[in-house]
Amino acid sequence: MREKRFLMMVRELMECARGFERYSAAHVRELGLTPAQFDIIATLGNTQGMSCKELGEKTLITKGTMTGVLDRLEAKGMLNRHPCADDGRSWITKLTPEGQAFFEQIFPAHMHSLRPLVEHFGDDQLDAMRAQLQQLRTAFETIQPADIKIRSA
Amino acid sequence: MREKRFLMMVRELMECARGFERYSAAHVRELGLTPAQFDIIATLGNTQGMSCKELGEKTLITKGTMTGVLDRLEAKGMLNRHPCADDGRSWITKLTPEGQAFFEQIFPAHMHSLRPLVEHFGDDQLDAMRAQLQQLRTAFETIQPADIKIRSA
DNA sequence: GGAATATAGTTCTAATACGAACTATATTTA
DNA sequence: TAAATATAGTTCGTATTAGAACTATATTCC
Repeated sequence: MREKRFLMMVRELMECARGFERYSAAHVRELGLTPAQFDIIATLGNTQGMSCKELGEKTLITKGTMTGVLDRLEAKGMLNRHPCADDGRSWITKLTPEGQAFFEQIFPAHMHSLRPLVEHFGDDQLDAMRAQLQQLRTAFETIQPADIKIRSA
Repeated sequence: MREKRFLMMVRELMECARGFERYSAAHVRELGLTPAQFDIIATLGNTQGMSCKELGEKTLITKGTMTGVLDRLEAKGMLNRHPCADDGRSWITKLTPEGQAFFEQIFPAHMHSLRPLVEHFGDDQLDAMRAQLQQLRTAFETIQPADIKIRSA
């Protein structure tokens, strides 16, 4: 019964995602950040800044949530927002010097905390996993649910 | 550089989890449920009920969240809670007849909405994916972060 | 049996998560 | 160019998320 196989696989997938989140968040919390905040700082580190849209594409944070996460990081003095010269609707978010310094301090520390996990897997294994996950993601993003209601054009 | 490989794999993992969530939630929302509520109803369906603890183990919902999710489902008349005879601390949560009827109606519909996805993969592929994810999960749950502070025993 | 400890569930707080509605600016089209 | 449409970001409402503190009951250990 393929349905059951599928559900078992998805269950593992979701447990894995939760498992990594937990593993990673334990260290992130010690840094005084939430996972979302860490994600933003890690994405903006060593860059010249980017728009909300680009941040949303590079992280897993949706735009409705983005505003609040950026607000709180701005309040902490980690980043600031300037209007975008090319597009009046857009803002460029960029780490402040303090934010960049913080990034330089915590990012290696975070990688260090992940080290036991990283070293547990071989290069080939990591690539194989990624390839399978990529297939899966493509399916999730491409295939339409069976009962989607298509409005008449 | 294995670190980068690892991060790329993790990134796919998180995107996958989000992707499935989105795929599945679209249908669940049409049913008037949140994903967490659906998860609970699907878990309780065709059972004699179970404790919060067991529900937490069978779903991805942590106990602090569980109370609120169950409260809202109880308010909808989907389930109720009776004290557990064996353990005075515990409560057995069980679908009401209406809740069970609802389950019987929506669960097949949800499976139907997943069908295009299920059929996209072969049995072997699903098993292979699950095996890899299982390895990954075990690593996440077993391996300790590098900088965990062990209190002296 | 009584103290120490563990466990089940609830409550609390801060921060997401998500879709939808909304404002302002760009882009496309006729 | 004016109208129609699309996009960037914010705001809003409801629900979830995690951890931690808390209450009540079980279990363990002496």
